Amino acid sequence: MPFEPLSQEPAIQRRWMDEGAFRAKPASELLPDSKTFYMLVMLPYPSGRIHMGHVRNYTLGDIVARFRRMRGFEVMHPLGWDSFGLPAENAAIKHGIHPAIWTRQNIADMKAQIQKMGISYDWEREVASYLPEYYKWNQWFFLQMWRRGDVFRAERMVNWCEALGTVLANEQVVDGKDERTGAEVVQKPLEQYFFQTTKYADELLSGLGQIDWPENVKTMQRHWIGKSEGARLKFSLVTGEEVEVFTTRLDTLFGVSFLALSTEHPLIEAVAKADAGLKAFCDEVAAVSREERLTSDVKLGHRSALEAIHPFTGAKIPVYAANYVLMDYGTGAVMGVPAHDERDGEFAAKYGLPIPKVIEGDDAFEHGTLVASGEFSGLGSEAAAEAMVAKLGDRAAKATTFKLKDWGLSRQRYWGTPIPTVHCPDCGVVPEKEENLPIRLPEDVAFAGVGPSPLTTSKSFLDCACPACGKPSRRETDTMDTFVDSSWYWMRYLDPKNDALPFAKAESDAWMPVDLYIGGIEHATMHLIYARYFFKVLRDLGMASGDEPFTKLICQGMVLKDGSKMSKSKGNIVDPDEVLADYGADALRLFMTFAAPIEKELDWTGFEGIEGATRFLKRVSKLVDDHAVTADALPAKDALSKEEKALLVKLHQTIVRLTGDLESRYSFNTVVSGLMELSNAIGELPAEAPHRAAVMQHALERFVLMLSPVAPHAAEALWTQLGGKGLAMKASWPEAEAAFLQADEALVVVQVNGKLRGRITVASSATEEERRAAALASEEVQPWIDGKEIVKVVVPPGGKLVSIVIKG
RNA sequence: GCGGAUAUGGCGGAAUUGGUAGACGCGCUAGGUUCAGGUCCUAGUGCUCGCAAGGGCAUGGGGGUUCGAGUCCCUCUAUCCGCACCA
Repeated sequence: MPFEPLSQEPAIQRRWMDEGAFRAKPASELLPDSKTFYMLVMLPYPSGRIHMGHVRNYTLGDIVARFRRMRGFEVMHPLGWDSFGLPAENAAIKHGIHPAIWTRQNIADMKAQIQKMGISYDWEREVASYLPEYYKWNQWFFLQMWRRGDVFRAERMVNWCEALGTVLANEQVVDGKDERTGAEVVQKPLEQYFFQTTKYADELLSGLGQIDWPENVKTMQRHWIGKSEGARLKFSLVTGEEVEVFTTRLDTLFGVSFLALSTEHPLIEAVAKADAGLKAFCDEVAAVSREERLTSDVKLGHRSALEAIHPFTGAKIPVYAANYVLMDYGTGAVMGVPAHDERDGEFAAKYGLPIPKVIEGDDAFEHGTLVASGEFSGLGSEAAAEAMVAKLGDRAAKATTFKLKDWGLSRQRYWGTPIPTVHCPDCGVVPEKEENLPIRLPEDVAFAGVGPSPLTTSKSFLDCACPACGKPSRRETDTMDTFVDSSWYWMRYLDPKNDALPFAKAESDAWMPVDLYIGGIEHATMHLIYARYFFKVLRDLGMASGDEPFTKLICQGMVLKDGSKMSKSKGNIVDPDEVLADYGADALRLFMTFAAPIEKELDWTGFEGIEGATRFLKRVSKLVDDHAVTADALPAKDALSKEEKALLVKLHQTIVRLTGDLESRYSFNTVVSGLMELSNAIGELPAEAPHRAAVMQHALERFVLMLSPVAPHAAEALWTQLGGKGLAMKASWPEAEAAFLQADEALVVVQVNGKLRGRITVASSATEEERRAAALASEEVQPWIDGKEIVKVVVPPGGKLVSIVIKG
């Protein structure tokens, strides 16, 4: 059968579908001894077109899913749509199309494209977060969390565009202006809803120890959570008020020469009312854009009229407003110790403040011995901090802070999950009743691109009764951050049609935790922290068992074109759909798998690579075409010719290697090179080999099955051609046979003083002593050791090498 | 500024535990088949000295440990990614 992927692939895909080959079993159908494997990929945003990053992600996930099925696992491999968010609303503003229609169409288009790739998803489990059947449960979780006290309301800054009367997302703000209209954007406080993620900060940190994630991702999360231990300390102001600081270096207290407060600190805001200079400084800091604040290293401050009193010396300390102090970390106030903190030092030098040295040691910024610190002089840093906390009494206490912030989930947008609360004139903010869920998004809205959220224009949505007292009330118009949708979606896959609960515990117990999660490195902190947080909440609600949702994580590298990211603006996009139309799914899958290790960037330099993949598939087809299918059994090993034995040794060694690559190493590019090496070896079996048909049958059957996870369509066709029963994808993964794992002869490499000087062949059974003797007797080696004094001969375990050390 | 990573032929990469560096593929060269071309087949392809046999050098640079280093340690350089100045 000639290799014609474009006509063959759709027929094979239909066969898989007709046989329900991708269906995952519900808990009720699993046997007590069933081995399960949950293969999860990050669900796509339905932008309308798939891109090469999707192709890479889904191909790699599919290889694992298909391999695990062949290894006898029950496999869960679903896909869904992260379908709320900004682009749909932008399309509504720009093209006047309703976000729901735009989204539905995009999902249909992308699904068709993904299905052409032959990915083995159980489409019966497909979910889409924009549907009320899904977002109802976001609301339901919100109510459970409200009841547990995990939801609170507080003010936080938002990007406010006065000209539009709209809140903007960070990505809509470029250089401090609205990206679309160029209108000015300022920071403005707004009351919002929060999930109390910080409640789990310690557990989110310690849990990293029990999961098999890449070290760099774990490190990033550790830094993101950012636990630091120190002390809180209250300074009294001359005016009688108090200001609390957090410090990790209480031992440096005698070195304080100023206090630095955030420009948003209440004390600063209060004195700024009567201090025009200070007010101007604070406004200036607030106007600096996010990017600028990030990359700039300039420390700016403004002295306020406030003065603090040193708790031990009684000295008066100036209080500054400073741009490098953040209101949402610690207490929003820092004690400035210029001699022993780099930033404080820079600040003090700039504003001419004293720099008293109070620690003696190798490194000014590390622990040491206290000097010029009154009764604490002579103590070590740690002992001094303890002693100071004790002496300060209720003015100080040991404390721990985290960088991790609570999760602000309010969005002033239409296309998201409505937050299920009501504003009652009497009762205030009241949660909806569970039986009223879902609170649906209304249809009667206008998408103008200006003014407040479109939800505020829907009368049918706004008017409601207070769930507590029944009075006419106003419905909440904030919607949820879409990270809420993506923080539990993998559990909904397990029970997608359940209308009584988000999912049944029996299903989560049967399938969770996810065995392997593959997705982009860009989600290393945000999504993967939210997801871990949400799972812990689900556990505490009694809905799931275990502490961590994803046992193993792999982060794939980006797909680039000529060294830079593929993007519409650069016009360097290679459309997977066009590649599929020209070369077929198997060639694209093979190339994407082969071109680079999974965690590295993959540069799409041209079509040569995918043409190479097509050539390989053609050669493989030809091997099967040229072979006379036989039912003859493989003869005993001793009856085989040397070449036949060599091929079978290569075959069975490859089985061992590829099994390890797919099962434990997750090294996919080497799976393809292993298949290529094996196909080369099969092709080199001499035409006159005595048991050619039987040996070829044995080798080709196993080769085709191992090809199946990567190039499933070709493998399916070739399997049928070889007389294989049923579907290749349902066949068992080949087992390596011990008899063929060892060749009769072994190659031994001989080194003299570390340089390669000879290669000898010995019987595989040769002992270490025999190998040593053969090496020393080897003709190739003689010129190098003749007449020299042999110092020692090393034969490392395995016996693949003999290292001779000579003098001179 | 802080944090994380990477560096191997013309290119993508392999080397799984410190043990034959460059598997496999792309590209290129030569020959053949077909012949309008692509396709397809065969051989070659790290650099360098040599007619050859064979040698020397070589995993970003320098140093170290070792019988033996792409792999471990120190140091320098370059590049990429992330970020919330984290007290």
